Amino acid sequence: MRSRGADPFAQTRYGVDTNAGELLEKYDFLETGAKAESENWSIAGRLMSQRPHGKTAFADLADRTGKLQLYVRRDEVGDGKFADWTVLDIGDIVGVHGYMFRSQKGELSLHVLKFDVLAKAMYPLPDKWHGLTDVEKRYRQRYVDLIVNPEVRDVFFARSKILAEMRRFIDAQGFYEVETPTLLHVAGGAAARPFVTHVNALDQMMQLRIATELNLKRLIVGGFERVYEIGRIFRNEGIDPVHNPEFTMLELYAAYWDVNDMREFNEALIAHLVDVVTGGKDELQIGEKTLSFKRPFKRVEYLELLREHGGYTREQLLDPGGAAAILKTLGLPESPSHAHALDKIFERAAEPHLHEPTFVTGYPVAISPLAKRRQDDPEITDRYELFIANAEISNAFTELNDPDDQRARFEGQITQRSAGDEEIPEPDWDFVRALEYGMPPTAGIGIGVDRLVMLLTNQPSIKDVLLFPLQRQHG
RNA sequence: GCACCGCUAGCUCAAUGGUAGAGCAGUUGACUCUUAAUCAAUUGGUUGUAGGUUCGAGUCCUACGCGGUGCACCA
Repeated sequence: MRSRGADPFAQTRYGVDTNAGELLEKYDFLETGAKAESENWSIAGRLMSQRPHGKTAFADLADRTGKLQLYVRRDEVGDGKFADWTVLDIGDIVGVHGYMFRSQKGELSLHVLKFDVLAKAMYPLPDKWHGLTDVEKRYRQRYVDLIVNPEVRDVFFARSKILAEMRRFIDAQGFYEVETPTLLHVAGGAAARPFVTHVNALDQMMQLRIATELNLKRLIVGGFERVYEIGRIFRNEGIDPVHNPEFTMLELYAAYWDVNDMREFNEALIAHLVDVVTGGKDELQIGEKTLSFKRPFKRVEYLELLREHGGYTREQLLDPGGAAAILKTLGLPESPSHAHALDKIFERAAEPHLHEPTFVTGYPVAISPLAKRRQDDPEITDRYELFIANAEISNAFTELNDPDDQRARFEGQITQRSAGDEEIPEPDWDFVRALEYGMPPTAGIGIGVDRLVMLLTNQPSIKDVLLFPLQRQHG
């Protein structure tokens, strides 16, 4: 094009007054062969295919709302402009102006009277029939994936809508959204290995957060009462279809609620999102199975679940030695801590059975260092996890607000940490001090947003709900 | 980190150890309602990288790189 004396990047704007989706809807009434010549429209998008036909040409234009067929005639745009049109490549960005009609084969199309080249594509697009299927290239060059695979784009549009709907639902109940630091001196609030970095200005090592929990509870102490953060969390661990080193978590805290209030809220939120995503249904298609989200969801006590699947008793499980013995019978490797052992046992024995949405309630204190004990059963906390399709979707509990108990549990963690469990964080003593100023009774919840989006969009891999999933650097 | 599988043209894929190919895209030409447009012609390659075996390697062997899947770890 430049060799013909034209600059394909000269245009700085294009006056678009509609889009493909709107036009298709608006002119659906046109009968085959009918024209709506009195109304002209301008739209812009990417050229997805060309079907030149001598002195006329058909083409497909794609914008964010869909695809519209274009029809260009030499006798209307002029010889020179028609020649310009025929040298356009698939992938070029064009703006077109014309009127709607329905072609003789019955497709609603735009009859182009004028057009402008807005940007040139230097690379050809992947095979129009097979598309881009190379998984690696799809992730590394997501922009190409998004151009060629509309269903991929739809997943991310859906993710955007799900996030917006979550915020709307939460905001409607008077919660404040906040942003707390990603760089922390001590990354706490969860069991995970942190990323470590260095801050030049302070000449200090810092860690990327592994949870937002402790800072959000500081805000509860500070009087926020209802607060949440939807933020990026970093855990320096494996990459697989359900794990990415950085992921998005919703954490939400409500003063004066207990775990039961939170369960109600959680159930309502999930049911609402399913309703929105499915357009009014209460079930989701997950792979080959259909999952019902009719309220109330199933509920089962943690200890009962493990007695049912495996026959393990409370005494065995709550005793570190007993839990270690169970691990052995399951053929699992020795765990560095009681907490770790319980997680492994649960994962192996119970998780495969948790297909329908199920609240598992009453987790042992040993694996719940930040949750409040039950008044009538101090070895068990008022905590639940929600499982859907064998995956943990949320984790919630009545927050521990007794600073002495919190200090004691942190001290216990120091022992576990020195015993070799690298995922146990260093205690955050300022958090204990915050509790000493008085934290109201509070319930909190964490929801893995990526996994929830996977569920709601029926995607089997976390990489398919992350626009730019982490990939190894190419050599 | 371990195991298995994959890597060939821009894309999707072929090729018993014996001259590296097809379709699409690209380029040139024909065509005034096509839609995977059609028809004719045509360009396109360090077969992931580096070694090795062999008269001869896309093919067999070794190492490495990247990806996928599974396992381990984690949510």
